[in-house]
Amino acid sequence: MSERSRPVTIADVAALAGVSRALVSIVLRGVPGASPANREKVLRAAAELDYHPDQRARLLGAARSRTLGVVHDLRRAYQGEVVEALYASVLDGAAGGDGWRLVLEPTGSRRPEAVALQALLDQRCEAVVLVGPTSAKAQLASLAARVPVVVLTRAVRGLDVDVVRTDDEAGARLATEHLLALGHTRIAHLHGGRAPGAAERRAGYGAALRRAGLAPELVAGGPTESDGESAAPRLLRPGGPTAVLAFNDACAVGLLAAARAGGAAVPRDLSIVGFDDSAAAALSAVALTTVGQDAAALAAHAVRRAVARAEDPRLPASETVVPPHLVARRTSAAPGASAG
Amino acid sequence: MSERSRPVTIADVAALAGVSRALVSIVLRGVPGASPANREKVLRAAAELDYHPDQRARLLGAARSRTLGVVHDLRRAYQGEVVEALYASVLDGAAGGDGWRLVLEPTGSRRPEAVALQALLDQRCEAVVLVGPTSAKAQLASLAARVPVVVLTRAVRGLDVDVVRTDDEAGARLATEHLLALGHTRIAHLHGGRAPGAAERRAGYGAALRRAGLAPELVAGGPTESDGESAAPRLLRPGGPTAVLAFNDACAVGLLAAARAGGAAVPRDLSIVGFDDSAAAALSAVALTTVGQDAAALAAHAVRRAVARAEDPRLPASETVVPPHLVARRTSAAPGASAG
DNA sequence: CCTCGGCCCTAGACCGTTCTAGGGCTAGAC
DNA sequence: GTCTAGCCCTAGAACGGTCTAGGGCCGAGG
Repeated sequence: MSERSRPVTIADVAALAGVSRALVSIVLRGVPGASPANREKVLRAAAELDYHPDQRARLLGAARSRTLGVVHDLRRAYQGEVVEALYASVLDGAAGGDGWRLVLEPTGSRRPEAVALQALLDQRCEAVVLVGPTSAKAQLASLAARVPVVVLTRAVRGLDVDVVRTDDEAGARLATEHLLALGHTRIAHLHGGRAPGAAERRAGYGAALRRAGLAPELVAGGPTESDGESAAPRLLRPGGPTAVLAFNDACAVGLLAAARAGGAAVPRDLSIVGFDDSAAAALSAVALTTVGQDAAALAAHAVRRAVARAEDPRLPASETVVPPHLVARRTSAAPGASAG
Repeated sequence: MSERSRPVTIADVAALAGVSRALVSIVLRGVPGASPANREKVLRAAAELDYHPDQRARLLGAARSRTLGVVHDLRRAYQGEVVEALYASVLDGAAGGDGWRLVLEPTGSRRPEAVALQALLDQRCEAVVLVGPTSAKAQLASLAARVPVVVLTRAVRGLDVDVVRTDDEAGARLATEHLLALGHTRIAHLHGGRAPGAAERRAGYGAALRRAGLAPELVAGGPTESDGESAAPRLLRPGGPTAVLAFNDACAVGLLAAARAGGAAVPRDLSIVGFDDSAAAALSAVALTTVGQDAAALAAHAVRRAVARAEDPRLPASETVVPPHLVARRTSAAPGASAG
């Protein structure tokens, strides 16, 4: 490979354009203070040299970094979707995120959240967005004392931290009403125990059933596929429910697999509704009716809050709740019917 | 929220420890040149102030950044796994990546690869790792002229670019031999057309069948679920194949859904094998037999090559091929048998 | 006793930007 | 004709680190 040449600096551009470095900076940042003639000369010189400012120096010199730190878990595909939506929010500036950079610090099996958070602080982010954080409250609190924090898709109470999350209660109500509308009268909820959001989903399910004058049937499940699988015998009994709202998609998929393995037809013998609209739910071999979170809205609100509190740190923390929507696929139908 | 205080700088630590800034730098970087007594004093002062060096300044001042840029697609869950493995490689230093940082620049629907690449260059990375890049050859070539490039999970020929990829041919051979060992004699390949890796997989399939003295049956498929679904009628005909090797998991899942919808039992009437061992394949409701890529090995080789070529740019580019492995689940069995 | 080499340590340059303070010029107001 | 306001532009400091060059000190060798 040929010797790679020294990167072009602002001084090179200034020399070629015959102006000072400061003026180049003014022109390239697009701020007022340069004559049209010089603006033209600088832009031409920058283009000719293929100049791209060194981000390290730019951020060091600037008073503000306009950088949003993002922490997400590489193992959770849905968080990838949310992060993608964060980029979209910053790019189109709809949430006031115009001109802001995003810096990703992922977590994973070998990289705990604390490491990612410190890495963000070391980059002097002006605010951080945590997607589904798992840190203890005390850690979040100490982070919040240093930088504005927005927590996404997790309810956190009693901390000086912004929260943007899906309305789990409304989602569970929506799903339950969908099953009621299909004509089900025996609807069970395979609930998530103490998992985040589980209490809200139980409440939404209960409220919908109460309003319909029906008795709730709660069955202990959990957030994983095997939770769904192991609950199958308790649901697939004669005279059992004709429809189940599972805590989440993974749990629903586990139940679905166990039902099929046990010879039950879905949705004819049992309608199953999940929660999250994960990638798994959309697979043609699964086609799970589920409750979808609005990743774009979540991301837009997160960016809006993060930017707002970076601009004005005295702003109080707030909680934003985003309504979810039902995604009807092929695991729900009228009782006894074979198609949804 | 209370006023956030000015971040601690190296000068604060130096003042508290009663030494120069340079000595603090020496101690905290762990290089020789400080007496044990001063070392102790500096460490104590840094701990007391909770000092963490500003990465922007550190990278700007240092001669080398020891930073590896990573580009990946947020929408592809498997790439997340690979990136996680990259972090593991850098953390345990097994691949010579000790002391190297990783910087993520994701791509997505609103963020094309070119943007991510430029962002990495702007941070003056010493080398970049591209996970499944989609850029045109010319773009990769111009990138490779500026910085050492390692391409992961894609075959790229004729460029000064390192390639680390799974041995697709061996994987397809492995899968085909698995079906042969189960007793199948009519094995079709739902191939991927011109998709990356498709040619190699066809070759491996063909080689295994030839060695067994059987005739190959190639059916046109593709990389998506709907490719698999639409191919179903051509495969589920009377006297058709008893087993199918699909181009990838998505294609296999599509075929699986269509087969079930058409009343065929998998694996009794048709064994299906995928490729990639994606998250979808592992779902209990899918349980797809498939060919798994070794993300840890891919990542380790990528880091090793990236670091090596960053250290010595004259090193020629090379291609590393990592052997895959078969993951037997429940979509493959002997012809006519109902369990794998 | 003087010199030399090695170890510690520091002053100050440097990295590539942004930003502040101020200078020169022109035009309009008085 | 001066004063002033405003626009352009630049020199140089600043950001917070790293790195280079060199100074002080101490012990060993001549």
